[in-house]
Amino acid sequence: MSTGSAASDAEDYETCHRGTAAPLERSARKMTCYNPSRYSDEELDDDSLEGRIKHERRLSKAHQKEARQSQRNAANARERARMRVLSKAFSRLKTSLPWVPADTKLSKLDTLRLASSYISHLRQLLQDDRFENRFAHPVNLTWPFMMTGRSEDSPDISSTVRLCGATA
DNA sequence: TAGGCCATCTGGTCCT
DNA sequence: AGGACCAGATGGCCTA
Repeated sequence: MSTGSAASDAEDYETCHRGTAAPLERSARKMTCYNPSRYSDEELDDDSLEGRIKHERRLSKAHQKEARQSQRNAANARERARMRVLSKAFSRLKTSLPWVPADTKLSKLDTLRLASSYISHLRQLLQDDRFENRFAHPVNLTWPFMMTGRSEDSPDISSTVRLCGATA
């Protein structure tokens, strides 16, 4: 279930669960379904209404169950999409790490650790640079994730680059 | 075969 | 109410 497309996974899941649950539901219906031919006329007068009510209650419960299940399936699909975005972000983070060959297998945890150490390294470089030439660094990093570029080419403060927030 | 990693499902919680 | 986010559980795949 872990491989293959998300859509086919969802289909696999649905067919799998229908396959196991359906026989049980069928047998349950067989046990409890309202059957008027089993009752005498007298009993029918009293029970047919009650039976019909019970039957409709069962139907509406079944519909509720179906609705819940379809909501759950939709939530699962959203969750899969969300996790795909997360994985893509990890992949992008990995490719932005220098001295890590593109074909290197890196776990998410390793990616985070390397990225963290790389950031520390860059911060150290910035600090050293600041001490050396006493000029403000042209790159100004601000929270949240905004980079304001100040260079000869684009002195305009409006040239703001958003570093994140775009879906993958 | 055990352990690590990953994708997915699921129920709970928070937010809009 | 519905969606986003989160953490735990589960099962599959891969490697030492």
